[in-house]
Amino acid sequence: MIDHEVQFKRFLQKQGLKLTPSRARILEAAFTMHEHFDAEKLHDLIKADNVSLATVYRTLPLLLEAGLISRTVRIGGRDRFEHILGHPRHAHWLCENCQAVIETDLSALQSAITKEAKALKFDIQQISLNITGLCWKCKDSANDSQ
Amino acid sequence: MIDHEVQFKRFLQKQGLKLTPSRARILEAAFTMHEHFDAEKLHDLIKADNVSLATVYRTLPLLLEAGLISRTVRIGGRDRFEHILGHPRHAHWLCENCQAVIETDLSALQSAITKEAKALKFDIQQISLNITGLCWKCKDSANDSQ
DNA sequence: GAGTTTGTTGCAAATGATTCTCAAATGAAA
DNA sequence: TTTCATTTGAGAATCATTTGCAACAAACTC
Ligand SMILES: [Mn+2]
Ligand SMILES: [Mn+2]
Ligand SMILES: [Zn+2]
Ligand SMILES: [Zn+2]
Repeated sequence: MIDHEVQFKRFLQKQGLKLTPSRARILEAAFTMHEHFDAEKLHDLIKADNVSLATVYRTLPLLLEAGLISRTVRIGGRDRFEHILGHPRHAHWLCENCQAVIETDLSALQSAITKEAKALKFDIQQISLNITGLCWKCKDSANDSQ
Repeated sequence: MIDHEVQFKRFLQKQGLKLTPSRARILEAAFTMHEHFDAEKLHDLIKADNVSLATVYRTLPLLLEAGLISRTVRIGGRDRFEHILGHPRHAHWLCENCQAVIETDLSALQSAITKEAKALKFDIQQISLNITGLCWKCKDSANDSQ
């Protein structure tokens, strides 16, 4: 069994839940995908295996709680996610114009955040640093059209 | 005319739009409110003046673009906002359990972010640092119930 | 000023992501 | 095998947000 599957099973058992075929398939798909994904995109990948979209929506919160995926950016009214295990934390820069998503390292900020968390006695589950604006391409074309 | 009204008017004119009574009323309400608000909460405040919820929804993106408000945390499927002018940037810590929102200073991180933006040639509109987890109250009660 | 263009608004209807209902299926345990 | 809680697919329901539209209004044009 793969690393993330072990972790998910352990999490589920702790809650009295089972690692069912559907849940295993959803987990696998989430880790197959190496880009951001939303519920529907993930479902597209596995609907051939008779896994319903409802179950995808039911499983996503479990994966979040288990710390296996994180919510990244909300685009077009849809929540997007990415898998975490083995990926360092990063910030998301979202271009309002072309909707490009750029990722940068977060480790520089992490220590400052952890320190603050200690002071607040806050138990961190997810850190999300999102910066919106215009990417260099769109900033330039904005200048051109003026 | 108040500071934020001048700024909004200037922004609108630049886009060939007008500072109408409805828009002015919405802006005013956004700056009257000294907590986070969602579209409906803002509308409650001004519906007596015959401003429709649709117009609130139409105006919110304008205020965002004008840099007068920012999107903060999404709770219960609703987007929340806060006014910006005169308020220093801050991070939002959201308790998953009691949904409390704690705010902390962001200025320590700001310089690191600005520096990164320069490197990326990214034109920043909004910075949003959201941290989810358990506040100290809920962390404690989780221990109790075990 | 009358007519024209362009942006605005309230209202009601539409949209669409997410959640819920429910009856059938599954599965661990006894 | 019987039991009993959990899970699931399918479809219906929910509900924040968006949109179409007809009436308005201010700004121009002549
Ligand atoms: Mn990412
Ligand atoms: Mn705030
Ligand atoms: Zn761009
Ligand atoms: Zn709490």
